[in-house]
Amino acid sequence: MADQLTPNAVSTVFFADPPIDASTLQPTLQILNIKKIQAAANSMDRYRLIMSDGQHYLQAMLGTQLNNLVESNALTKNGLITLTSYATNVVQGRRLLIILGATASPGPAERIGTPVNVDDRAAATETNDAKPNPVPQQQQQQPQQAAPQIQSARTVAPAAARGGAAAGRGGRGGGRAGGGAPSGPLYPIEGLSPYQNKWTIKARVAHKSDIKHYSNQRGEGKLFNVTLMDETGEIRATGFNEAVDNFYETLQEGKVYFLSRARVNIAKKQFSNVNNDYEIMLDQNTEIEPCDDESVPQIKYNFVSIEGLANVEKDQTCDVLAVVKDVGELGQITSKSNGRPFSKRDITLVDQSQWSVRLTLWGKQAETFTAADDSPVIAFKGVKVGDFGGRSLSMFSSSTMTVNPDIGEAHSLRGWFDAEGNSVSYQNYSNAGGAGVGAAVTSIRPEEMKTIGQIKDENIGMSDKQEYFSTKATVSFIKQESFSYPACPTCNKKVTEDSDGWRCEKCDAVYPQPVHRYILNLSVMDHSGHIWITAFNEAAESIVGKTANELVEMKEVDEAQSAAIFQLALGKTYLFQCSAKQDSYNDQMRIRYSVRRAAEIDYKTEAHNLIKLIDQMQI
DNA sequence: CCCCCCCC
Repeated sequence: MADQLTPNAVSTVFFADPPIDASTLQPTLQILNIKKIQAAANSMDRYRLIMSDGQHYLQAMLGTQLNNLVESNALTKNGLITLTSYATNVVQGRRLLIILGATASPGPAERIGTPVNVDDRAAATETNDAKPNPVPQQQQQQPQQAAPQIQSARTVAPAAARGGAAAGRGGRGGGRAGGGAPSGPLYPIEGLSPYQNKWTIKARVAHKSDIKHYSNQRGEGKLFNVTLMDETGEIRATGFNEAVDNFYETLQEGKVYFLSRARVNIAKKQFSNVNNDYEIMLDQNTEIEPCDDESVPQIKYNFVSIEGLANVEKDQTCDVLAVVKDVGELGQITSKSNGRPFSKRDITLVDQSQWSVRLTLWGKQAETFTAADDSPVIAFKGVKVGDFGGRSLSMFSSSTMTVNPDIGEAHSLRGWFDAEGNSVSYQNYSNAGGAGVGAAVTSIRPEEMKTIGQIKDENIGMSDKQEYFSTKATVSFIKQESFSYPACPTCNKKVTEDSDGWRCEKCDAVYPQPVHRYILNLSVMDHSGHIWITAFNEAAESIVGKTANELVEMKEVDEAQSAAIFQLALGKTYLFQCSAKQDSYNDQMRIRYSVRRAAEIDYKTEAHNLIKLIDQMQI
């Protein structure tokens, strides 16, 4: 078993000077331990691995992009790992390995050999957290002292990237004769921490904010933020005052830069959606140089379909690729929190899920958004999911909006929309407000649709709490004997007639006339069976086509006429949105089905849904 | 050193 491990790999990687990377050695090691690092709010989990070559062990941080290897149990204690991409950093005077790429393979049941810690200094601080008290490290990292020891952390991915980096940095150096000390080795963003001050990152500006002016007790100022990204992660950088003057124009969204000599601080996670425990502060020493190398990754999207927004929690952020179907008017609202006015504009987005959703733009973006006629495809990154009317979207200041992005999904969405999306009728998250996803019949999710046979077979309503379902069914019978009750005009409770008029116990009032409200019992059926359901006032009105008041009066005057009205209501098919609940009746448990809404079938939408169901069938 | 992300 021991021969599966790469001999001496741990000390080779740990002590190599200059550092080596996966182009030199791709060691296979045994995992002795995997520990989840307590994640700060809003940040991803991190994993620390202890890995052995049979003689020595060392610890390493797993890049968050590899978290799934742990979470899927591909990497396990005693299992084997082959490092295909990695970098080393010095943190707190210790060499730390960051794993950027790895493959897993099964290992023995037991630890191989009796490996010892590769580094005594590491052993002495073994129990420390990965984020130690910064004070001693600051001391350890005195430039003169630390400079010779700082180990170059290289991103090891494409060779072209390294070549480009070297060329770019060489060029920068040449342009700065006598312009200060070298700014340190190229680091992956993931390797940045407050405990190093000599580093350079090569990163793409994923997002640049507007310049913000502020004024508080400390005085006035201005600032801007950028979100920087490379293949290992993202980080937010902020510049205040003179840094705005120095760098705001230089940094262009989408472009790649070398950045060095900036401070790295602990991020205040509650104020940022950027996935990093740290953030960069640009100051007067900061050096930023453009880089022509395009190998740093483009902004990565993780698109959620509009239909899929139903499964995204409120207040989460997500990425959406959609066609702008409609652009609303520019509006003005007043913030409840600070009384300040804000411009807003709602736009309607659609995609191939054949759902539509509203997205709100704010401020300048709302004022300048003019893509009205040509239904552009827009990629949104980091938009906030709200639950207004079921689901809604809202831009954060950190959200990005890229019109007609040059990515495959965008081209295929464009093609689909021009060919057929134009004429599709979209299911919309209803604007009814507050009732939640699926409140309106137009926004029933396919999984809520049941045949009557399914409602019975699946015992919908047999659980303790109320359940909801929707069904497409036809009215086959309506009970005419008692279809309504006399209700209080104020509170809708049942009223009783006495010598003074109609008395409401709840309101302790007497009214000359009640308002009749429906409790309509009807039998509905489809190909799989029939059930009795109860429709209350509004739903019943839409089925009968008359108010209960009208029908009560009609029945008193001419029962044949009211019977004819009921007759007309038979044989019609609706999309019923129902609730089901247990109920005891004469000591017998039964399920009562109530109609929350009955909507006429929109055959166009219905046809699309059926096609979708057919597509899902495994033939 | 900002830090609001708003309204129906």
